Amino acid sequence: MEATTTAGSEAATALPSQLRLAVLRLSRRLRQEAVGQTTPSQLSALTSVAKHGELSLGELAAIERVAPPSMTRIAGRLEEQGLVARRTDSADRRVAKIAVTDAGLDLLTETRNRRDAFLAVRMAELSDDEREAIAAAVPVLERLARND
Amino acid sequence: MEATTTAGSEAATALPSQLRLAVLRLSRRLRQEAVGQTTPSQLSALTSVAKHGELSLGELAAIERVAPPSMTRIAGRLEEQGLVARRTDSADRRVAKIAVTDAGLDLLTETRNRRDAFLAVRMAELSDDEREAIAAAVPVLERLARND
DNA sequence: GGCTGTCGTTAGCCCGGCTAACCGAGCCGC
DNA sequence: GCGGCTCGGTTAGCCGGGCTAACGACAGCC
Repeated sequence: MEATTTAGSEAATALPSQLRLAVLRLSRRLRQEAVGQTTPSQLSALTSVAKHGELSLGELAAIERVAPPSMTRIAGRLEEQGLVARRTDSADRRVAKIAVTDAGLDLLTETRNRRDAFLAVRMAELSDDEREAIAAAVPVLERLARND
Repeated sequence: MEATTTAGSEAATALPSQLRLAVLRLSRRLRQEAVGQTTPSQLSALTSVAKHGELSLGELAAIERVAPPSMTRIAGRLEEQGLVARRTDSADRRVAKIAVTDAGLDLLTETRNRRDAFLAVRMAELSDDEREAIAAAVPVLERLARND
């Protein structure tokens, strides 16, 4: 209703709504494609650890944008599956650091393929223009997801 | 890392992964912005009912891509909040139809603004190009989320 | 050595997916 | 019209994943 935004007035107001719904739906759809017992949240955390190297639980919780207890549980499940190894920091024995294991790396690469299969198939059905639209949007989506 | 995201073949293989992670993160980020007691799933269902008009629970479950029991619960919560009204179909007394109430419509428009505020603010910070990238990608995202 | 702050965990709540099993209404067919 | 199949919806129960509140262990600073 209020068109005080910059460029496209009406489009600019509707766009957030559309984007939110689209992201939510696709996220739910992706969740349904789950394979194995490693859940999306776990995989996301695992990916972050692989990307950043050894991390404390607090750092990981911050990166994943979840509360500490949530990360405690997620990390616990990852450890149960042998995907990460945890050790207590030698300097500060309060902090627990976790790192990806070889098994974790394996699962990461393997799962990346399997898990993206659904999406890859779908995206193969898209036109070049559509695929480019996605490619162009991904960095922006990531920027929107970041807190700052 | 590299910005070689044009229409290359390598980009096509990495893209699904990137998209999946981006969507997941943004989805989680959006969830954190929740206001009030109406949850994302509830809001999504409510939106669908508003869009399609009176729907049976089964139809709504199909649209929202959730199992019937999940929709039963979601619809129940919506009804508790007075956002939808349910009635048993006169022709087939097995089916339960639900429609948006005035209060539901109110909340929908009001919440749309409030809930998208976070996203709207963020998107206002984007460049025109980035905003256009999102606008172009939204329909594709929706298509990806669809089952067929 | 004791206070205070911080990291992580535990306990406990809620939402939202799911499957399995059940109920009730419709729709047969005989 | 009565058995039996089908189908929509619900109930029961499980699990993951968010959260807050409260607590224990450690660090650090007087």
